[in-house]
Amino acid sequence: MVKHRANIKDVASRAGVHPSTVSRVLNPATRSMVSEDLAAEITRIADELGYRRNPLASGLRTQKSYTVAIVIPDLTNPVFPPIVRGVEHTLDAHGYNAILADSGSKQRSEKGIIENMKARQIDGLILAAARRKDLIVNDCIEEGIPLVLVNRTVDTHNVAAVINDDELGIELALKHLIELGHRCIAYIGGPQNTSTGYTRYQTFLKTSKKFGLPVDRDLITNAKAYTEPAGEAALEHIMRFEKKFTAILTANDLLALGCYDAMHAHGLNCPVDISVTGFNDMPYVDRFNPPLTTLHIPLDELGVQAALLLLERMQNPEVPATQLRLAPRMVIRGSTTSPAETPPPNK
Amino acid sequence: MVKHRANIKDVASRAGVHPSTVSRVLNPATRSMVSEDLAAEITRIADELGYRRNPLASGLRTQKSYTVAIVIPDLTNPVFPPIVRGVEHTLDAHGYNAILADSGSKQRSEKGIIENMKARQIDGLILAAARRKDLIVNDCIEEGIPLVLVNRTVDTHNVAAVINDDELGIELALKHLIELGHRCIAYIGGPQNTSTGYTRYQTFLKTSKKFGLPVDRDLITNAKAYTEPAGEAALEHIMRFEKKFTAILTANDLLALGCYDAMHAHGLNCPVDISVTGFNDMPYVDRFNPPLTTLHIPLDELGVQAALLLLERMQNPEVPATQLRLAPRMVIRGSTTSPAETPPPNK
DNA sequence: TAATGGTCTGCAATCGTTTGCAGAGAATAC
DNA sequence: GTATTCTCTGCAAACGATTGCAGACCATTA
Repeated sequence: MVKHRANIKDVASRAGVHPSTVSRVLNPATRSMVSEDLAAEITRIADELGYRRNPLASGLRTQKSYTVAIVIPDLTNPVFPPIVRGVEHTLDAHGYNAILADSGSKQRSEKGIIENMKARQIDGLILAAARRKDLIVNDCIEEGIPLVLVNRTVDTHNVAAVINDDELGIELALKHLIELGHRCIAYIGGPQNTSTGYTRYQTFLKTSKKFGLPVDRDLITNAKAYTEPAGEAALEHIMRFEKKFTAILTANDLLALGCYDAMHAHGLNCPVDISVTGFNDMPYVDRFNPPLTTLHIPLDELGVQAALLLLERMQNPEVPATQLRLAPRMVIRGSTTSPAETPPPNK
Repeated sequence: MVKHRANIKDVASRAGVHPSTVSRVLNPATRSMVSEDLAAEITRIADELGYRRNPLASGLRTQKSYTVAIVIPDLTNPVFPPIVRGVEHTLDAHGYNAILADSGSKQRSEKGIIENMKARQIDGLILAAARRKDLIVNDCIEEGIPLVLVNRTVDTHNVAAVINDDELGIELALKHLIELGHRCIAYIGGPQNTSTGYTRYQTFLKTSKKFGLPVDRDLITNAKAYTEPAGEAALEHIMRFEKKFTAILTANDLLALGCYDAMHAHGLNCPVDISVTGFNDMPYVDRFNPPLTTLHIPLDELGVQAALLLLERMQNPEVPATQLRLAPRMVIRGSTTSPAETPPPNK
């Protein structure tokens, strides 16, 4: 006594018409081909039977799955959940489902992901952590899979993306530190194969000059990854030069956390000995010790906009790719203060 | 010049056999029906052409989609990402994809989620935040959709679940506080319509008695939700009775965080004035101020086991549902210490 | 009245797999 | 030598939807 889920044939026979007529009625694009009252009648019957289109069958025929993939390197990085949530909600509201693909920690190559996408007739892709030259991106373009980058972008400029205004962010952070009275500011950036790592680094150099700050290469380094250990290692590296500095501008909250670790290991206090700024304002950095001064990025909104952009591109793959840039906002907390009178920060 | 993705017919004609033969070879269960060398030859050709089975077509025929849904209430709650990641990796390794359904914050009813599942031929469901009497659970059982609960379970005992050993957890926490010398211990629990909220509460009462502690109802309350504001409100509530207590045992890290807030508002120091324990050991609680003493739950492992259990149940829906219970581990950090000599904790 | 055009609906092929059934051929039994 | 069994492969019908084409019907025009 299995309750058979109503299919298009059931609806058709109940309405005394051919399945194709039902199909046309239920598809907004072809609904006008069927006469008004018959269409109404069919809709009624479909409702009555609780008919839902079978996406597998439909997808098989039309090469569409109403499914998009969202690729992230590591869900446990607190930056991503808000983005994913924004994406998922928006897609859901438009009848799409999101399948999650964790690229980073899994062995399967990017090629494997793309293969899976194609096999599953994925309609589009949201990529949350592209590198500046990313294979997935090329693959997608070659295969004609609609693609939107979020959070990071790539060097080539013909791909849609929703990103943060990194230049504004670095400028805000630097200005904040300068206003507090800092002059010797170290910089810990991110991997140079990411757009954020690259742009933030370049902007730090440029803006330092603009503000007339001394630029000491020994106080500037780029971490190998956006992780706490990498941040810790980076600060250890800088400290080895025994140069004076009173603040560190980091390109990422996790790097800032790593700085906390290194400072702790050296018996230094933040912010008394050294001020630290982060980037991203990931959840709970306000609860850290000390609460992190950082740049707030509207992560949810990033996700929402990326989803909207993707929906648009899936409708209309031909329109030129647009890049959307959202403005960050400085959030001042306990990790920054004016430099101490007695300046030697290295012990 | 569209590069046509190789399908089963291409492989068949290249091998000079019928598509059905190819299908049999490529399906482990039927592979033995085909002679050894022909099978080998076909496999070779399939590889050569880069053939991948089309899951839509396959699913249409077999009523399987190789897709499971994972339903969580809020991805930004740090407890869930590790679970989701564990699930996703495990499923992926077995050829399944995970679609994400955020149940909590979205308007769509649970009924709507189930509808979507059925329409999409979802093979199974992992539910990360069931309430003790949950509609989705009943729906799934009625519809015969394989289901595994993770993190929380339901009152009826015939449903598969992977959960934490809450009784052990509460006992460990209580023992820890007692060993530090605490005798007057407040309890802030979770919503009673969740299995964790209910079990932890009951266990706290039972274990207090067992250890010969005085049980003062004024020091015991259950928060309305597992959130910081709810935790803060709960502690405010308890403080209104102006009873003496030197420690708070909470049923959740976020509740513990809420306690930090309330204590801060009252000028109380943790752990000097009051010790606090959490539950879950969510990411980054070790960075809080003070670092939270809490119960570590292997969240990743919870996800992995849930996925494995689901895979098993999808293979074999008839086997009786098993409940897997993972042991938590006490992680002692900075939020607990021995009670002060001068005990008045309320100011 | 016949021809033309327009509107609507049905027919049947198709998407890529899977699988019950049948048949071909070889091997074994009598 | 025929009957029986066994092993292997092909045939064709599904799964549930979509869509180009054709044809039925009605209305309009010459």
